[in-house]
Amino acid sequence: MTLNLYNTLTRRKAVFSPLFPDFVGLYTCGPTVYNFAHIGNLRTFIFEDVLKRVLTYNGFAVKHVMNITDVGHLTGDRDMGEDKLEKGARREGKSAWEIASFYTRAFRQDIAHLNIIEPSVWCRATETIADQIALIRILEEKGYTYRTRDGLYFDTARFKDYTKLSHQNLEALQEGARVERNPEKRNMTDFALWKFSPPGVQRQMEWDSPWGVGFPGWHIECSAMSMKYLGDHLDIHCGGADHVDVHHTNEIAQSEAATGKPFFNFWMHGALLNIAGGKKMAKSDENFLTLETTFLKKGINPLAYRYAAFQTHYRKPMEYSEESVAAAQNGLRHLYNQVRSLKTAPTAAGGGLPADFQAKFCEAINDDLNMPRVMAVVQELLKSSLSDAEKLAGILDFDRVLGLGLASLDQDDALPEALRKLVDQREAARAARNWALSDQLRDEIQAMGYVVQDSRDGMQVIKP
RNA sequence: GGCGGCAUAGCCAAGUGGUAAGGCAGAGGUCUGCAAAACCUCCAUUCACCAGUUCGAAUCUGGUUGCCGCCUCCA
Repeated sequence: MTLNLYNTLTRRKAVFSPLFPDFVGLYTCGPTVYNFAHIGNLRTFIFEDVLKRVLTYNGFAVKHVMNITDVGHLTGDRDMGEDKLEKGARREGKSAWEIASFYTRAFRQDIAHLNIIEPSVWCRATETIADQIALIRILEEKGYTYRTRDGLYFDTARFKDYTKLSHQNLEALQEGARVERNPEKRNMTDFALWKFSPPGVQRQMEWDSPWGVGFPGWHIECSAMSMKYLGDHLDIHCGGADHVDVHHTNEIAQSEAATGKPFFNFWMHGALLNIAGGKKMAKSDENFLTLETTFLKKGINPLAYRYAAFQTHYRKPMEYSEESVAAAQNGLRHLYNQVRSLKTAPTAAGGGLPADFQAKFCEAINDDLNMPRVMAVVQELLKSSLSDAEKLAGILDFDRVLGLGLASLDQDDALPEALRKLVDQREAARAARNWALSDQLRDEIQAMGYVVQDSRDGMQVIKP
């Protein structure tokens, strides 16, 4: 079975084969930690998690590197404006370093809530400054750089395939249509490799360099870190679709200029999340919804968001609304109930994997991670005439990719002591056909946040 | 202005030449002391619109309309 993935470089699906047999080097652009991640950001991380799980399911060993951008992103014009970390620090009255560490922790909690597997390597931009400087020196020696009053820039005119990822028509781009121009740049697409600290300003985050005190441009970190941990020529690089035209285009330019080798073979991009009304969610637009405000605070299982993300293919914009959350929440609860009853079925043990459904499942995941189709296969499996044992074996196997926590779905064995007592009392009341008492106990149990489900095989108490 | 993408039932959405997956919501039913859960059945003669190609089109071509993204930071 071959794995087909869509490659932004070629704009088509192609059979994926790694540079080394059975091993995949995966680099995914991580968060900029000056604020919480919003659920649009998290959609991309869910997509990347699915990719990693699918690679693993296909038998590849995956080395996954994710960066934490804790310096260097500017608020204004490309390479002009204010550093977001420093701005966030002023907003919250903390140091830039405190801001970075606080939001890094918050991000790791978010991905844990979404059952996203942590990368093999986390790396911080601020911990790899020396590597970034070394890479810039190579570019300087090879003559790709020039100096302006505010920094050291990469001359994109000297890199021949600059638009190979974005496929843009450079003549037609309109610099200054929306923002102020930087008159010292030779080409409008040129970007900063190193920015000088503004004269007379002591930044919280600044380093010495061969060109002067300052901080790295925001593209160089990904090149330096991916090469440091994965080598010069790598397999898959992922990120959000909004990175195609600028960030990833510049990464390719500077990396390939430095090494003379192709950078990554596959570039994959997750489409953005739109909030109802069709607008994208943007961190800089203060309109963002976080996992905390949208799910956790309302008592909604955050995995409902993971489930929701599976309803839309990763390359299509996803519509987000209260209604779609409710749909996902109901869908997930339904799935959990089905899996619970499979687990408690007397015939649940010892089932083999249903080969035909597994084949359909593989076909769907290996067709460019077609999760909507995977979810249809799941439903077909549950509705099929297979035995409970086979259904359970199948769905638990699929959950290696789904990551919806189906294996750890337990019934009432972990109930608090007080609850256990109520449940036993209610069982006794029902046996005595004392319906009034039984119903009253059911209300008390529900008040504790649990749901009682009577069935022929006995009562089940679950936490919804 | 340039480049790119999208338009499928009340909502979300798969499907890229062979006659519309799946989920949510909704309707009816089975089971049950009741409820919940589960299960069964039903729910687009039709894929934004108009032409064209084809034996055959949601799927290909041309045009129209609408929406979105990138060209500022952004997942």
